[in-house]
Amino acid sequence: MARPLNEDRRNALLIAAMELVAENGLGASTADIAKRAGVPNGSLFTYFETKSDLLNALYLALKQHLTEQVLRDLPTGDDKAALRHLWTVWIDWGLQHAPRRKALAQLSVSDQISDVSRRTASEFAGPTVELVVRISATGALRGAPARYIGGLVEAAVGVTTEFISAHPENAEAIADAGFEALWKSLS
Amino acid sequence: MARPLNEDRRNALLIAAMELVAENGLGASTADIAKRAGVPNGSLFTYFETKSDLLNALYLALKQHLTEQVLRDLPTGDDKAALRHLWTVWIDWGLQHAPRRKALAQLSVSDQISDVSRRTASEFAGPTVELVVRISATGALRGAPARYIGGLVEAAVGVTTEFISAHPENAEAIADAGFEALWKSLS
Amino acid sequence: MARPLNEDRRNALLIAAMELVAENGLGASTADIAKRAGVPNGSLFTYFETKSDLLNALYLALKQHLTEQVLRDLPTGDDKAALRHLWTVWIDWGLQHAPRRKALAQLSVSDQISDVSRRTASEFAGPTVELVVRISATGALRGAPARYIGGLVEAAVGVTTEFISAHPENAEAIADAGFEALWKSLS
Amino acid sequence: MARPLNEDRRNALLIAAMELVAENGLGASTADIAKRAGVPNGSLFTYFETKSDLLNALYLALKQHLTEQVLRDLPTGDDKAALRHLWTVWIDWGLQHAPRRKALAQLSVSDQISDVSRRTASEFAGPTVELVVRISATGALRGAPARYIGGLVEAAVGVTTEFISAHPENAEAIADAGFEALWKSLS
DNA sequence: AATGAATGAGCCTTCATTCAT
DNA sequence: AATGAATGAAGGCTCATTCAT
Repeated sequence: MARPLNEDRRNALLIAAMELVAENGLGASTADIAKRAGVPNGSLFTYFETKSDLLNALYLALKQHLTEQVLRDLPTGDDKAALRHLWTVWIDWGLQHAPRRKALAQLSVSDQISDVSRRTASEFAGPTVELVVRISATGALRGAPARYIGGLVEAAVGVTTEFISAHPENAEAIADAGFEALWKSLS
Repeated sequence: MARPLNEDRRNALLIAAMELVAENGLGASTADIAKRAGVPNGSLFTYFETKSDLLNALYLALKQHLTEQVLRDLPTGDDKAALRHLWTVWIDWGLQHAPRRKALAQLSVSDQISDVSRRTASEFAGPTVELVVRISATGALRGAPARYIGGLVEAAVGVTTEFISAHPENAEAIADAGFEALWKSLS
Repeated sequence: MARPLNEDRRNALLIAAMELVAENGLGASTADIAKRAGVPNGSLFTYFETKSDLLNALYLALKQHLTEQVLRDLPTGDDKAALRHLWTVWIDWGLQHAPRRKALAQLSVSDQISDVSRRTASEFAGPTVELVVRISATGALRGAPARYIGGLVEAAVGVTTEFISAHPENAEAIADAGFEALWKSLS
Repeated sequence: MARPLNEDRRNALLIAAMELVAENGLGASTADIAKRAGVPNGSLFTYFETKSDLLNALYLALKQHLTEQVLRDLPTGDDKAALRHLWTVWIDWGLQHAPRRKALAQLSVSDQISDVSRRTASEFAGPTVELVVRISATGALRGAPARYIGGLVEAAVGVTTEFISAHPENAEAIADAGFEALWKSLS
């Protein structure tokens, strides 16, 4: 087994990177990440060959964490209910894990994240894409590329989460209205 | 009077910054920016006190450039036609000015851009926000905050522009479908 | 008359330099000095060819100011009374003009002050040196170089002023004791 | 264990800093210090977090070096002999180690040296302060604060060393006269 | 494998002085 | 003479990565 001896350290590094990226952006130094993880700075590079590798691994870990939440208990049969579930859980994930959300936002726009990583991540989300494509099949976006539709949904979730996070007063109403708008745009 | 500040140089610096931010992200060095602008490195700081000031000025300049295009010839009377115009011109701006679009995307997510800058920029876009709010007045988003609705529209434009830029084959069809989806979500 | 047109500006620059040197040391920038003086930065160099010239002029101005105070009303006839007057007035000058004292202390140890300036300044103080030499004529320091004796007195004043400034509680007692010690060491 | 910190390098940096500070004042650049020490510029900061830390460490090292010399073989029993020993050794230290003396003089007046450093250094010199306080117990300075008396002695040594260094002709006579003056002022 | 010191290019900014206006 | 923009060489410090131990 080629797995590195100490998986805990790897995780500690990913968590430290997530926090520091959320706080300070991608400029967070490897030395600071290692220190926050309680790991010697040189050891970071036995777990991740380069800083870029660490960032890509973090991106994938965050996407996976998010996708797991969203896909768990995704209703089948009723597409509107399923979309509503996806919408709600996705937004909640962002609200409950602000550092994860912020780090993911930073990483998503970064040019450090490779196409491979992006493609891998979007494969995690396969079932959700299938869902929105199916919903769109008779709407304005029928025939549009799945990645485009997926991108629109992701963007709508992102804007909604940011907004609720900044103005939590009417969280419920915003989330409801946003969902209805999304549903109308797709179906 | 002594030598007056040279506006051409200021513009050259903004343009150089725009290009390098588009190419390399916000990590673009002030030395490189100055060199690309054909200006001595120290002189950058006679035009912008700090790198952050330069970035904020660039953000505002890009937003203003974009807004001018979008607002020029905005139809009045027919809201759907107006939204269509906004949609088309905005996307075209992004396609025709890829460096500007990329730089603006980087800046928009950066924590270097102050709230003041963001607010100032959103004032530029006042009329477009009024438009989308008016359109939304009877739809799912009726009553939602203007900034939220504006954010959704901006995000949809962004995703569409990115997608078309990466897959120009069906530009027309994508733009049309995206517009219809947007219209349905708002109205 | 070759005197520069505006003597007020020259003085404003000297005062600004004094304050900033007292606050920040010799690293005070010419631009800051000019700004504090309410003078355009380039104009500083029409009054003083170099920063070093400004510093030397400041040194001389401070020494002159100090010497004027000390020599005014210096008693004649009774050497001990004269030394006591010198001691008291000199210390008071330092206490009442803390910025001047601090600036002068910085300048005195600086390698920016030329030998010419130092010699000129010590000529101002001629009468006081004569006094301490006369007092020393029969003491342990009889025959010692005047500049050495002067240096000892100046150092004692400096230490005493610093100490009282930092611990004003027993100003009187310290000044008295210091004077007696000085008197004993010389006479 | 990884490579241990190399004490020789640390010393080389301190020595280089001492020389350059003696020659050029506190403006000596970290790059020049590192170069003179034969160390890469970045490595300076693995030994001293900031330039200020380096300067404080240098101050302490010089004070310690001086104190060691002065305290070695300090006579006990005869206070006048002890003071004479202190006086002579202290002056000799300054004459034989001109760069150290000059660097220490620069550092002593600098605002870069923290109160902690100053206090630590004055603890090194505890026994000498006890000596001068004991000597003063029945003189003009009886009851004066130890730090004030110590300051007076230090200033007298400094002036004397400077003077002899600049005029070595009558070194012996000056030192003798200065000592007698000091003894009279204290006892 | 683990450690943490070592590296040196690069970063943003400052500054005394000059000079076009 | 007066102004203040222009200059470019430093300055102190950071950092991803390497490598001696």
